[in-house]
Amino acid sequence: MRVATWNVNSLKVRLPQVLAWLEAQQPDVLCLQETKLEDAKFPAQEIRAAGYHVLFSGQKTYNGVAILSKEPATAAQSSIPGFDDPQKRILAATINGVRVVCLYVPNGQSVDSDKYRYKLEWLGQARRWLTGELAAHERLVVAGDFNIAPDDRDVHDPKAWEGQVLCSAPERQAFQNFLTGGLQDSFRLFEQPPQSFTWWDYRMYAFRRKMGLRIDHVLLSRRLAEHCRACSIDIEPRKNERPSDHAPVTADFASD
DNA sequence: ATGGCTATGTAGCATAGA
Repeated sequence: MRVATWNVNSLKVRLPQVLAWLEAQQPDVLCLQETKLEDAKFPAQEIRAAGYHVLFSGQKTYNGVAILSKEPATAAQSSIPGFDDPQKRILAATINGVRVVCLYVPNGQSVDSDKYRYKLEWLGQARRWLTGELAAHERLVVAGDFNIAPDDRDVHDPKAWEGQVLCSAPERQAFQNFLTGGLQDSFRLFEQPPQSFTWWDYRMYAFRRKMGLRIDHVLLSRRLAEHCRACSIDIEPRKNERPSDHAPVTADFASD
């Protein structure tokens, strides 16, 4: 089973690129973030025509998540129980016996902002919820834009980013809490090229200068990590005209 | 170099992303 995640930064703009990528890569599941579309405007027909089932939870202008899958999805859930959050950042469903959680973690803006405090609160709520999901589902994937670079290997210039949002110690601790809670970072199960990133700023030719961060992740429960065959970042879509600033990440594992 | 670029909502800029 191949499960991918991609922050598309507007599905309206990126739909042709998403359809082309699905056609070329044929993932079993694709988790999308930052669709930026109300549900009434979600391009479900176009995605179904491409051979995928689709679930979505969106809002006007900001946020919005979706799960595309070759097989039908059941037991869909679009919020963290017990956490009243008007922002559409969560979608979970069961596909082929695998519980798939699509996350769009708040950006946090800067470490001294209210948005940063919201980010840490959100991460704590997600961790509490996922602890229960792990107990209920031996086969669990948590894929999405975490907006956290887990350590200095995931940062083009660790000195410049030290203590900044996406790299601060409390955020990295929150990421580690997911791992100690029973999830594994599929990307780090394998030898990877240095300077592997999933996001590059649109400005200052950051992509061509390889000035990026690895902030999009596919985490696996122990059962799935044991059967994981590969995890890779596809930087090709970042070379497109009008690209998303994020690249897709795909994990491949045996799900039985 | 505290800028740079992209997208949305909405009609000239404000907000947000990371």
